[in-house]
Amino acid sequence: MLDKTFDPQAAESRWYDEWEDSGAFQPKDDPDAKTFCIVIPPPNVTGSLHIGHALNNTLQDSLVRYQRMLGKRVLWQPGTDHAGIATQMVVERQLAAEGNISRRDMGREAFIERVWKWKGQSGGSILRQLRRLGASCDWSRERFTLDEGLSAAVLKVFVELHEQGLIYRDKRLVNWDPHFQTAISDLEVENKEIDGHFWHFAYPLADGSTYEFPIAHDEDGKPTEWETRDYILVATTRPETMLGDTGVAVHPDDERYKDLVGKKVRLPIADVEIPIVTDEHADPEQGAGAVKITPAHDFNDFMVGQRAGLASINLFDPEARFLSEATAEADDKGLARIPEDFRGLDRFEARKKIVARMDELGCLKAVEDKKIMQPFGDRSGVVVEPYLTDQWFVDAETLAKPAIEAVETGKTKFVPKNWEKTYFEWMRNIEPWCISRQLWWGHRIPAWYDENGNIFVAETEAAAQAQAKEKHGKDVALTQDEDVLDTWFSSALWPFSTLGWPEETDELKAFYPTTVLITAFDIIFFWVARMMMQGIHFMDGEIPFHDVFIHRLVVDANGQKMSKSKGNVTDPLDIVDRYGADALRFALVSGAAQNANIRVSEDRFESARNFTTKLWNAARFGQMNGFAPDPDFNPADAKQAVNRWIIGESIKAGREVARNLENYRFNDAANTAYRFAWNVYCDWFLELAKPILNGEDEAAIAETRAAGAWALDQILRILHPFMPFVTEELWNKTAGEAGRGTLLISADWPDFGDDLIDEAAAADLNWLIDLVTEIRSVRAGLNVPPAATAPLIFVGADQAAQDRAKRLSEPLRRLARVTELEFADAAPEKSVQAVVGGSTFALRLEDLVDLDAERARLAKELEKWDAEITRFEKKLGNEKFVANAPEAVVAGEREKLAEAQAQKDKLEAAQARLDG
RNA sequence: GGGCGCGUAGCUCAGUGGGAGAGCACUACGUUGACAUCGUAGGGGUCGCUGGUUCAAUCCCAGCCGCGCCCA
Repeated sequence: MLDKTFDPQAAESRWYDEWEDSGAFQPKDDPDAKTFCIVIPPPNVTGSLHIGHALNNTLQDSLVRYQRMLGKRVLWQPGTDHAGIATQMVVERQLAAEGNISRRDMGREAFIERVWKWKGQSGGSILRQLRRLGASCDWSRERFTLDEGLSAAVLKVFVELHEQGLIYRDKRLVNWDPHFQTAISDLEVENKEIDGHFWHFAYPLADGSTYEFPIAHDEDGKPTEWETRDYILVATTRPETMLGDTGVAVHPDDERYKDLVGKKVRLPIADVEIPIVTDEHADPEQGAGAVKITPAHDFNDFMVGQRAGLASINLFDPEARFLSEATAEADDKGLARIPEDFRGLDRFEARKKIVARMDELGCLKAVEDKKIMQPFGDRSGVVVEPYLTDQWFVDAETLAKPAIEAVETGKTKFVPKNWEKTYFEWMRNIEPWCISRQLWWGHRIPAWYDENGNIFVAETEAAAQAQAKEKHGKDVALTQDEDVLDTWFSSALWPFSTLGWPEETDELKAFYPTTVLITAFDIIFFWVARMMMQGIHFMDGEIPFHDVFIHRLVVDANGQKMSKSKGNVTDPLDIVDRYGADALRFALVSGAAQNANIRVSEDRFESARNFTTKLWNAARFGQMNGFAPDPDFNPADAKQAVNRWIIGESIKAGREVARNLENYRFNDAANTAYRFAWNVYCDWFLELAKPILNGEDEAAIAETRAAGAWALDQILRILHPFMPFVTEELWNKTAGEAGRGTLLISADWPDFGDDLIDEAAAADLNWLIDLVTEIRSVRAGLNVPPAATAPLIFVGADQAAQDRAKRLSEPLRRLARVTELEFADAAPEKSVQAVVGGSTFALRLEDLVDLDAERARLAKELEKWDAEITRFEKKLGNEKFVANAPEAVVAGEREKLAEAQAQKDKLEAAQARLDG
């Protein structure tokens, strides 16, 4: 006998191990079976499971389990990425905490060894946590982006792209993280609005000349007042960069400065002359319309500088301090502009001193408060600095073209489709991708330099040496590039590198292109776009996945994004501990509507947990009543209407769940299964089965036991993708003597023909359900004591109705608390009447009836139907409607009107009868 | 500023060119019952606002208002 409630704790680890030991997580060994493949979005090796992972992986697991039950050869490929910055950060912090030497003192090799040691001990704990969710990944194939095979793939890709001219080295402005002292990509920069200032500086004209500048305007915008100026006013949010200015730009159409273009201003403090140029970038509306140009420290200015031929002068060292000495990287021009007492100052300190000095010089004209967008490193949290350095770049624009086309032509589909726009928007405006990082943890760039700075790119040092020898005619000393690649560079290869590429493995042939990628929208740029580019490029134009399903975020009960600082984080493992993994999964999946964030709250987890209990108790009831799977039971041979009905309903529910899953409508799939299990099987079937089970018809009892068990089996199957543990537990505990022969995880998805759907039985049962519901409603409306019973009289029922009533008399009597069924031409005295489907029935409740309450009830009913009738009549009275609407619609309305009319007539008759 | 999305019951969300739905919450009643982690019944909505298209609009179109996210 089943316990009173399900104990998730005990069941979860037991079944997870059984599943894994059974080999169910691995693709089945059947080369003829259709394949289904998902690669996991690899979590950071440093990561720990948060609710977003829980959602993402539950969705994947639900699909994977469903597809497995369909009999496909299913691979869910798991693994982690090495998370360059994050991992290095973790280990450096550890070193610091232990009071150990820094990584630089330690040296590259020793440091990397240390990181590997950390990875071995505590890396990838997130994958262990995924198991607690029930994730049925093929762990035997677990991969890590720094694995040998994946690293070989990275080298090959780098070298080939370089040969094709799609990877190149260039000196460009990059986003520089002064904390980690590395370049980062645009996507790793978080722009935040902060309170800043707008400083207005006067740069004096170099030749000492003056001009008239308008300071007041009339309604038409014509100047009415002027002042004489011997300077040009520029405004900046970053005063410390002024020493690097190499020009001042005004808009080409700006009349105010027309005569100044081509002249020079004297840059205060630095005391150098810089030209006044024109550029569209200058906004006449902003400040006084002139803008200082610092090509080495601002992305817009860099482009202006290129257009106007202005020099780029770097002021900072890698820690974002003013230069204090000449370096190989920064030329001396920057240093020369920095006064002695400013050298070596941190950028924020430098800002204060520059402003103060400008004030002393009389060049600070105004300071405004201003909201400004400031870039922060998403890992370090420090202000990111645009910085001019030599880096490696991918020509993303070229690689993006076929990746855009693949989505345009529908080879790869986004679900929901709207995300295509986001993808296109980014891909069509893509910038060169900076892939080098000044870190140690990662794939070291396979480029070597000779002492003249010639570059040799090759998969191995030996090959690079050979290239060098060919060039120089002799062996020369080479040094390898110190930098590593962006982690996303290797993640971009994930869909094929994990399958063994560049080897031509069986897995690659079988599973590439993968079926679907499931991820959150914030990762479309980072990862989806890059996988598309690399996959198509290296897999002979073949896309990495057919579908991309984008799910929304998990947010708290108030719709707020979860964050540690807000303290509104839900820990998925805490939920698993308290409610069970199935409840967590079900709450997430059933809330995963497309285009809506998934709100989670204690209520939802509770309600999902209650559902597992309900399911459990339904099975328990079955067990107590002798339900057991019967190998000889043929659903087609069922005789009882109730059984024929529940068999048909099971099949319909299974099909609907499947259809929803195929369309990534996870919430609809889960809720369909929920409603079938609870509101159909438990609420009606089991209730309807009770009179049969308590009766004396042995054949009917045996059939109902078998059919009830059969339908429960279908419920377990269709719920398994969402709630694997409780369904597996029940599958095994309800196995009966015959046993199951297979775990539920490996069982078949329900697949039955239409011949098992008996519409006549469905009509019977729907009639019964309507009737019972109406009787209950009438009784409740009249405050009839629940325990009271009464005879039910069918008024003026035809033969078919009488037959049906007799056929279903047992369940009707039990569910509606009816003592006996009678047939009559008119409702008897002291009875309550109601109309269902155009037929009148009466309950002879004798003195239990409050006649006034009954009058009120009937009047209210009538009112409702009158309103309906008015609406239909109005519609049908509209000639244009009758003329223009499709015939079927008009006929439908006529039918509805007739039904409503019949209902009303019967109710009026009932009313008349009541008043005698 | 550009893009995307949302606005339907107290809350969270489905939904469809032709009779407004679910879950939760709420109210009343209920322990013969597998289940009180439950059952039965009930109340509750001018489908954001304003126009347009249409015989017919919550749904399609335009504008507006409000909210959220992404990008600049």
